[in-house]
Amino acid sequence: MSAPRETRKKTTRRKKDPNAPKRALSAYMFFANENRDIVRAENPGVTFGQVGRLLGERWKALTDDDKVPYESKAEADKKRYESEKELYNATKA
DNA sequence: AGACTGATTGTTTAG
DNA sequence: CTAAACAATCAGTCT
Repeated sequence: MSAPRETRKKTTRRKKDPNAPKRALSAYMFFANENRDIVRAENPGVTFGQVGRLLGERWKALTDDDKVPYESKAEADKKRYESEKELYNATKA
């Protein structure tokens, strides 16, 4: 319990940080970037409900080795965030 | 020192 | 434009 992950409702969460160092993306975001055109290409007509869900299933359908390229991207993006964060703590003060 | 949460990230599609 | 499924995240906060 203490985690009703019903997919956080209400997107566009407000920012609590002064300059809001927009965190980093997640492996899924990179994976989705590649699948969005792939999945949708193989499933012409599939709506958000279908592709969106199918995407997640396939996402894990891959193995850590397959999501490696996405993970690498994720960590790369993390570094990106690192920069903002750096400026964040520097600017905030 | 360790544990927790919340906030956020991006995609898809539809009215 | 926004919302919700889908997944990861991980940074800052708190006692």
